[in-house]
Amino acid sequence: MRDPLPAFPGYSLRRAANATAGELASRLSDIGLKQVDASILILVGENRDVTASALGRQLDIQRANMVPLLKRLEDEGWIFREPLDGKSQGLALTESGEAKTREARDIIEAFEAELLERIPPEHRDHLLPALNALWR
Amino acid sequence: MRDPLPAFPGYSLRRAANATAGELASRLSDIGLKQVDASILILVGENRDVTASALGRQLDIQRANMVPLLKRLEDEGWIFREPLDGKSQGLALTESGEAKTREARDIIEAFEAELLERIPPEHRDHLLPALNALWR
DNA sequence: TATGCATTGCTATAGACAACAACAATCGCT
DNA sequence: AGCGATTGTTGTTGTCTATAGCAATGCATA
Repeated sequence: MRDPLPAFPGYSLRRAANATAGELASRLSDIGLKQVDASILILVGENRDVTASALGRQLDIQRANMVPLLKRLEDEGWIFREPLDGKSQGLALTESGEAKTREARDIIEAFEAELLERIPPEHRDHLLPALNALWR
Repeated sequence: MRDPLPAFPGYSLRRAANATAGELASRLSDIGLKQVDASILILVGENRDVTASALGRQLDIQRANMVPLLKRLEDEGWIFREPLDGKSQGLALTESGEAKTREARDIIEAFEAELLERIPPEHRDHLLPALNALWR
């Protein structure tokens, strides 16, 4: 079939993102995580007492939609909340959450390394800066 | 906030794809199209009498989910179906569909050009080959 | 030519996700 | 003390995708 679409960077971007996201999702599901879960765990691990709102801003997830996500991570015993004042609550990893986060990091880092290996060496180092120019 | 995530190509890939897809979606909505619609119109335009199944395979959309998509394009008067045999039906653009497709192409091509311009020149030409190495 | 398997188009359903509006409580600034 | 902004939350909606199933047809081959 004639298909001019892959010549469009925007289209290839979407397809590549879908394909790789699918792969990563499959690997993370082995340890019971979705990609969002892993992102949240990593951010909470690096930023003790971050608030749900701040997390949402960083990840471009609306406040309202953070609720079920955090509830699940809390129910699993990976994060807990501690009141910062009468209104805000800080998030932090439990011990089991820290272990889970390390697992997730291992999976992700292995995956990222594989991704880069698929790219011909002459293009490899340009991907990240090019991508970051598109959204940051 | 400390955020190690943008250092992961896979994460940046997803974020860049979301950001750019959102922008393109907004522009395409000006002419009443979603991105899938535009993809389908372009493919049908390049491949007269392509079947719904073949389209789905090319775009990674399941047969069942093509139905409402194509129904809408047909209801809008942009595509029509002609029986190829007793079972398969070929898709083709109407005249108004061809006009709509040209509009979509103009928007997409302008958008893609802008995307590339955002990327520092030394990285620009590496994006497409790097992306295509990830999913094709 | 007849049989069996694959394919096509479609219906119906369920789950995941994101957007949106609204609300009470609280914070922080003036 | 008052007021606008922020936080966490509920509830709802629409969109998208996966899945299973079905009747009809095509295709290959025995």
